[in-house]
Amino acid sequence: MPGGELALRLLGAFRDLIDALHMELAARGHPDVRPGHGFALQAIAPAPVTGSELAGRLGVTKQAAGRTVDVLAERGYVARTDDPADARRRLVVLTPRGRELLALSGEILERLRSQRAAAMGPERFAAFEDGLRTLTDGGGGPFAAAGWFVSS
Amino acid sequence: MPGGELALRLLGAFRDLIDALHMELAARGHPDVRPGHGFALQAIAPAPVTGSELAGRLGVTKQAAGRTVDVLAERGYVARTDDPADARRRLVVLTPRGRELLALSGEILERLRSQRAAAMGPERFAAFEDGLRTLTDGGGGPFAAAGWFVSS
DNA sequence: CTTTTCGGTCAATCATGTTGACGATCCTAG
DNA sequence: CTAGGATCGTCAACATGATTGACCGAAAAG
Repeated sequence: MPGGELALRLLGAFRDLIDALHMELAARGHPDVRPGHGFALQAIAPAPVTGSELAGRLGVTKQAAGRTVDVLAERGYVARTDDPADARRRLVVLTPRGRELLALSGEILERLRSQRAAAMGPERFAAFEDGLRTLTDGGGGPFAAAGWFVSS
Repeated sequence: MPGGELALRLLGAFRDLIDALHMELAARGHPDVRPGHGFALQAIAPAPVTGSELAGRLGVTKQAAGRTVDVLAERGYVARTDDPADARRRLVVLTPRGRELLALSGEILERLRSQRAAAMGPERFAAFEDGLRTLTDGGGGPFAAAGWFVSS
């Protein structure tokens, strides 16, 4: 496999997964969530975060993170709450709809993975995942991937 | 490996490759080419194409493709030529600099792949590539990946 | 020859990111 | 306790890359 083909296939595999995920999400009540939003939601899920923390995790400016939060709040996935301990901070938390979306996404992704494992054969798939894990261990944080594609 | 982690690692592996590629390209005389441009150049390389054909291959509108060609032409990687057989068409061709860039990219990607294969062990890497190939066979065309990440 | 299709471009708009600046708030050293 | 600095969130201006809609000239179809 030439080096260029390797890169193309990695992207293709990722895109196939994400496209299938969002097709299914759209069909199940979440037509207005975009791939990029998933990163933000996953970064918000573990615990309430501030805009600055979110920006750091996503690798964007705090202004861009704030804008993403605006969109997610408009669509009902997150809410801003005041921090009683610090009047500067506005904590972003998941709404029930946001939690539902994450749970649904996890379930769908799990099924997509199972389908691929079954189609390929469990042993071959395990070997594939083993290689992928080795390839990506030591890479940057999991979320710093939203906007790196663009530029002049 | 949970389904979400699978997707994240696929993207991470791709991003690592492309980041390393463009770091190296920048250091070797091509600091102003962007990841998205690579897709366009590869789509142009096999034979002269029109803007509409390019748009189809990249999965964007003809206006967006035309704009990409503008940028690549400004930077000396492609040139527009008139088609003597059809006055409507403006064929886009690679310049020598464009061909040099593609050759260099292929060489660098090949080395990046070899490094990863050596680090992991040739047998494990072969198994990994075998799985990846199986996973992505039957997927969409190779280039329809430039702009799918964005949206409202 | 007329009508339709096709290729390319212009214009307006949208989505997403950036930098720079700024008020409000908190923290900390004196 | 207070003054200075750091942090959080936001506003404004701008850049980039994409979109839709409209249009003109040229080719193809009838």
